[in-house]
Amino acid sequence: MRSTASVLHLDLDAVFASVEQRDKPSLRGRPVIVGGIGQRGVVSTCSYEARVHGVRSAMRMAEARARCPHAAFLSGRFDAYREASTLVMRRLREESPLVEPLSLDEAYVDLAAGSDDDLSPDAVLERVETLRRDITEITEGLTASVGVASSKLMAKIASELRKPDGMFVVAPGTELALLEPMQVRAIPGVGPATAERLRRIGVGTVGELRQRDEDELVRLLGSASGRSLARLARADDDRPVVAEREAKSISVEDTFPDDVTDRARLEGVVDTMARRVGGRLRSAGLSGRTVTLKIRYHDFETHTRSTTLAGPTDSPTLLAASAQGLLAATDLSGGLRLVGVGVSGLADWVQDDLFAEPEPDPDAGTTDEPSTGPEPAPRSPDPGPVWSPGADVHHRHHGDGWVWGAGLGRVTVRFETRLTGPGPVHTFAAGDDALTPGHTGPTRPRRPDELTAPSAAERSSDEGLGAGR
DNA sequence: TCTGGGGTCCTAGGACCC
DNA sequence: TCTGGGGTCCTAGGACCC
Repeated sequence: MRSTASVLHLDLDAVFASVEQRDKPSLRGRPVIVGGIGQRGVVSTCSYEARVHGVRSAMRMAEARARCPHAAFLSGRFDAYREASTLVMRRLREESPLVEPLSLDEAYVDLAAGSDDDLSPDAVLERVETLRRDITEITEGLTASVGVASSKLMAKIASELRKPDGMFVVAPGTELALLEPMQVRAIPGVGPATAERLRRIGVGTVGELRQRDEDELVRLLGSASGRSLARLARADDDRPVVAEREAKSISVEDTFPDDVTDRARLEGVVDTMARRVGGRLRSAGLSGRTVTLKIRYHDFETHTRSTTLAGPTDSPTLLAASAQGLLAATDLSGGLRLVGVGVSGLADWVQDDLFAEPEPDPDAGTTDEPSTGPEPAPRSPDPGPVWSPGADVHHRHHGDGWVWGAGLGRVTVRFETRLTGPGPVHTFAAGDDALTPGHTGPTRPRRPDELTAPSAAERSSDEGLGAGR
């Protein structure tokens, strides 16, 4: 916690709905609800006119329709929202070089970063007034709520208190008095589950929370949450504003209008999703190691399965093959309402020496990628991998070792390779027990029986590359 | 009429290593 | 020689946020 109110939190008011009202004058003054329009849709954002009728974010669309039948229901134009967001973030960066966007409509700004500006309450107040006016002007009508305080916690709470279209500068020294009577849910990070646990031990307000010692909260909520909550209840928050936060995962998911049991159809969906994730990785210049398949059954029970590859990849084909392998091991009885594909373990480099393009396409003709088919590799000097039609595993010579891309599910994998330089062509076929996803080895490709039982000497020499894990 | 999609962070258990 | 302790990686799930 600082001695000056120099952490600013800005929140654009109901951006999605506001952009729609701005662009379509007929919607002004009317309830506008943006979200999933289908049977299983939920409300993403709604205008304040709709909130009067009890419509809320994350509410089922059917319920929103029942509460507010005369509203305009829209599915959203994300490019327009992003454009508005970009203008706002640009304006915030004029305020300070240290801007931390949290989403399209929210950001922290460190007013104390690298400037010798006047941070007295009066000066800050004036600055924020100008900022809010400018934002409305450059976005042609959007409004923002702003809180400024000595910490992220208090700045966020302050902007929340003055929504919509307001501002609040919390004078340093008054934080505890402001916090004391509030419900614990006002603290960002305290959701329904945590609030219920606290309620059961007789804690409803932040003041009551502050009476409890840290050890008790740690026992109740775990180490990280307990410790952080004990501090936040005392307005003790020194989290810095961080400008550049790197993405940790990229994912795509979809809820079907009706539950799906047809495996072939799911395979098609998963393939498309994995390729879309790969495309997003690629355009972001990223690659990832862990592929996750997410499924949700008809009864909303949700599971994830993941596999970690030997090295990061951005290859749509490899991602699709990995996700497909995970799907193959999944029970579909009862039907799925959702599937999703994600990648984590992101690196900002691409291991193209391992998985270089062009790639053969095992699903030639059924995908959106141009199919070149397996290319016969030149014999020397380094022929690279040779693919068999239908291969589910790929590998490349890398340094002193061989890296296997993926060994998947119950399918029989068939692959062939040539050793570097002139030499015989080795062809192998193997079942799933012969290869594990991401298998790495420092030696030549081995026959299936060798792969399943590497010698002790081999195992120890494999250490550096993590073979056989 | 049951409950979106894109994320982040945390926890816990098991494998494995030293 | 019946049993350790720490650290890391991986997988799965849960809470939470906008």
